[in-house]
Amino acid sequence: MKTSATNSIRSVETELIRRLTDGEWLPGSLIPKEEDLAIELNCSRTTVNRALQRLAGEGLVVRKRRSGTRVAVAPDKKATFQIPIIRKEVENRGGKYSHLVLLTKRQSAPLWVQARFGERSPRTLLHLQTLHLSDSHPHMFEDRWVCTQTTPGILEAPLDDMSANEWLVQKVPYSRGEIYFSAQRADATTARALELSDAAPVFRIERTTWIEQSPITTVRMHYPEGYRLMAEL
Amino acid sequence: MKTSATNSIRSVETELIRRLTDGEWLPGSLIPKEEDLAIELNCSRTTVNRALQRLAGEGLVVRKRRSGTRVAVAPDKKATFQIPIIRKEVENRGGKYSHLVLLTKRQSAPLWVQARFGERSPRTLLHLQTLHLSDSHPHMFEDRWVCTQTTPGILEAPLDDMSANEWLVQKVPYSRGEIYFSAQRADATTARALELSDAAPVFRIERTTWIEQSPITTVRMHYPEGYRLMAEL
DNA sequence: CAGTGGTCTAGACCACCAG
DNA sequence: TGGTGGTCTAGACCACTGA
Repeated sequence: MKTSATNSIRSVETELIRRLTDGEWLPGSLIPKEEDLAIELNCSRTTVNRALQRLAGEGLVVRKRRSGTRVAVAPDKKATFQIPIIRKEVENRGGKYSHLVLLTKRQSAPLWVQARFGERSPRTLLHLQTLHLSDSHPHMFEDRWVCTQTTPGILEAPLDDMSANEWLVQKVPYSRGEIYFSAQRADATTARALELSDAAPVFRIERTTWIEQSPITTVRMHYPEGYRLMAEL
Repeated sequence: MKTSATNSIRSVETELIRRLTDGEWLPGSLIPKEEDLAIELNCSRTTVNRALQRLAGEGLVVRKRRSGTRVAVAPDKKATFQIPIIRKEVENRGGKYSHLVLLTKRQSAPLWVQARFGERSPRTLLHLQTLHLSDSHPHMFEDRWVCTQTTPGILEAPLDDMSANEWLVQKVPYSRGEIYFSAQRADATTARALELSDAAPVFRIERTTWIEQSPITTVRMHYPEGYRLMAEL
């Protein structure tokens, strides 16, 4: 099964995936060691190594020193999706983006926000409510709480020109975060903003971000029924 | 700024991330070329190359031939989450898992299924409806369509013992897929299965998977209000 | 068309861990 | 303790693309 043409990581990877999907190598079984594959596929061990590391990263194989590489039994599949700036989300769907700041106020954190941030939660936060529009129709309503300590400059930022969503994405260099998806009944504020009837189903994304151990912001984003978020396996 | 100790991809990556997050390299600016970094960091160009490729994969930098590597302006962050087997999902939340097969029937594909599968959609599919329970309470209702061509054995599988969800995950070695999340009003069937009132909000996950170009299965999973799906940035 | 990243190679040594 | 994957290196050539 030598390949006659030139080899590369991609083609090696493709060939290995073929063997995995064709059932040539069964789940749980040991596959040949890197050195042998390199000889068989007519390339260097480094190339095989990089291909196998990719496959391991995707969860298709499990690698262990000394004992070799095995086909993963029940691969834990991971899905990924992009976190877009809302403006881009609207524009990608062909709409004209605009937004309205409905509330800007320094307030003490409600319980749910404190719970999200944990021990490190500051007492006083900036509370923002923003309606994002597509062609002047409600697209999404966001209820956001921002820690002013970790976001210097936000109090002076022209949030009417650039939404807090976009401002934060551009200013905060790196962070970790948690996201929760759920279906909810719209509360009164959300229903009014999105021009829905009370208790209409809304799609909620809750996102909380930190930089190192310090909380940055937590936000509840509400989309009307009909909105779909796409991810890939 | 030479590092005195031995270097490795990890430490190179760490140092580069430090420069990015400390603002030493500002968004949009050009960073030194691989060769120079290799000299400065006292390692080979290959090592720098691999570290930079990882950072590019994470979206922290943008690389182009000839023009060099730049700090990403507004990093498109990716979120990831695991796709669990429903049984494990229930058990992880401390419930006792069981399931009920409500429907098993070969049927012709409705329009929405054909739309999902595209041109390659077979005419006749296996239609399954399954209710997943946690401690005998409804947890999730799934409406699934399976291509029997690409899933040999499913017609004989004891789906009362092992749900189609679990059976497919274990049997299908590798696949790509699309997932859509949305909030919906429960239809009559879903409402009855989940013991909800009509038009109650439900969280819907639609998942379609293929192996290479051939469709495997498409499924609509419905969770009652209150269910939250977690992902990480 | 020249400079930059993309990739490959052969060889080497190290780290881990099952036999 | 030996076999396997993990990683590093120096050098080479290729592919793309902006000046």
